[in-house]
Amino acid sequence: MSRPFVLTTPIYYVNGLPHIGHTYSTVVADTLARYHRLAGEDVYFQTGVDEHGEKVQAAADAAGETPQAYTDRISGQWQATWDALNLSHDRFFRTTEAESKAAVQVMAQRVWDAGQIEFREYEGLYCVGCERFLTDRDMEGGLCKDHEKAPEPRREANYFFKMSEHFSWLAETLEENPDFLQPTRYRNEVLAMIREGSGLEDLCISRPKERLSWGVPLPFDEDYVCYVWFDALVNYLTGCGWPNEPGWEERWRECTHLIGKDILKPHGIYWPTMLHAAGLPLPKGIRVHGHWQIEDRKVSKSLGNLIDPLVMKERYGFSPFRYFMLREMSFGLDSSFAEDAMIERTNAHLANALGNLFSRTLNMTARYSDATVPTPGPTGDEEARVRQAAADAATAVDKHLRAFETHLALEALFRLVDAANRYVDHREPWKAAKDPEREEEVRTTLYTCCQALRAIALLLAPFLPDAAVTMLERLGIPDALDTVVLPADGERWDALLPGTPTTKGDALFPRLELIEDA
RNA sequence: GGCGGUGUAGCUCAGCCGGUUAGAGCGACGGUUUCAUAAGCCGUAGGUCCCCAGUUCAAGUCUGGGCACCGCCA
Repeated sequence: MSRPFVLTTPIYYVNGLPHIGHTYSTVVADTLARYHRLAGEDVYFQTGVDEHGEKVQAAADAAGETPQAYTDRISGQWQATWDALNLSHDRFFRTTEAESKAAVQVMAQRVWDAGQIEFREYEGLYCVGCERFLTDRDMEGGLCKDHEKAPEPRREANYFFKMSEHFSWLAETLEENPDFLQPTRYRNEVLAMIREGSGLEDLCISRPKERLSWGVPLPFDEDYVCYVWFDALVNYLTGCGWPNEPGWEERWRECTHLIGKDILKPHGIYWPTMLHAAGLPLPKGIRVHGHWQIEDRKVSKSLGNLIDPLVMKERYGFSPFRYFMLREMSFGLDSSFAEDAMIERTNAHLANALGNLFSRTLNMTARYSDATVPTPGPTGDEEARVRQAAADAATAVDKHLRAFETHLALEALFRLVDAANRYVDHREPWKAAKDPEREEEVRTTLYTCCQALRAIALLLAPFLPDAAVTMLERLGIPDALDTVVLPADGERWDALLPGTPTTKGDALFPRLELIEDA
């Protein structure tokens, strides 16, 4: 049994459709999952949707649908989007599935049995229009921001998870396991939140059914449903097979959660303390990425500046968008998305550097070697340098991807592309080809270029799977990905055999021009 | 208001424990080549390392203060 690699994306809330933020999370996870598969690991990659709660119920009411019909429709669109983008998740998790609801109830029961849930009555300011209690943030001048009416004091009783009892344990755990929550900045942020208390208390985990029926009933009180995170977070555990499937714990201990910084608190605090209260082990770790700004403004629906991945795909193909996201964002930090920047960068890297290398190599192979991988003659220092560049790229891609640093991995990979371009220029096979006495030298040069392209295609496969497959097909080894083991095979020079037929084909990455909004 | 982060070439960013003339990619500019997607390759461009003060033989790199932006909390 090979080593398990388990990766989850956030469980996206279905009150809207995927935009660049969701797409980024899922694409990074997809890239990691693809890499680890190529490394021969036993990968389980899960994404999914969170379908319960007030907003879904409200949206369904507004649409004149039942919540189930509404979420079937919206969740279907999420699934269809990921399918259209060729993402390779092993499971699309829905919190309305029977398995999920059952698991949530087991979890709630466990925490209840452990004496970690308490029934409490409290008073708050309730807005009838919103059908919920308001926080300071929801009000302005004592009025509900949405309804511009004064909320009324109301008493309600709910179940609370005694989260604060676990804060010192959590702080210790984070201190002792610095790798659990990374990058460090976010670990520090969580520690700060716990340390100063800062309003973090016990967590309300229920809603009375009369007020919210769209949820999972609490097993110990049928008049209440689970609320928000206590329902949603369990998906990660359920996806690993908990509580009934044999082997769930092995998978769980290798599970990494990839999240955006907006949901740091639920994942960095709620979730570990819930698991601890339930007597369950922690997953392997949490990795936090930053946010995309759109032309330096914040992504928000009200600004109408969400980037729809399907629109990007339609305009430019998905590869440039995917490449830009993976290459531009330093993992953990915020980045800015702009269509013109995407075009500029992908033209430089994909069209000019890689696409052109591919094109010139296959063209010369067709012209000077009868469209087959040539038999090389003796090799020298220059060939050795290209081969070393491939080995270096394979090592670097492995190292950086295991740290989730897709931008550094791609940077390293493109150093190989650059090395190959320099190599061709220096060897000048188009000149050598005019001299019959240098025929062997031409064969050696083109052979080296073909091997380099094979290495590039293999290492590119996690990042741009479609392009990699096209490259391998044209290099005459369409099934290469089925047997490869990275990073070791990235530097193999004997897997693409002389005599293998190659195909020139159209531009791998056509140069792009900005398409203005209508 | 509290806590934290960020502020380095036009743009995006590297710069670990303080130490030779501050780096990379992209863009720009010049040169060169023709196998190739008007692509490639070579070279150049000189930015008060946000500001002020301090510690030190020596500070983007440490300390204090200030400014700007961002995040979390209130």
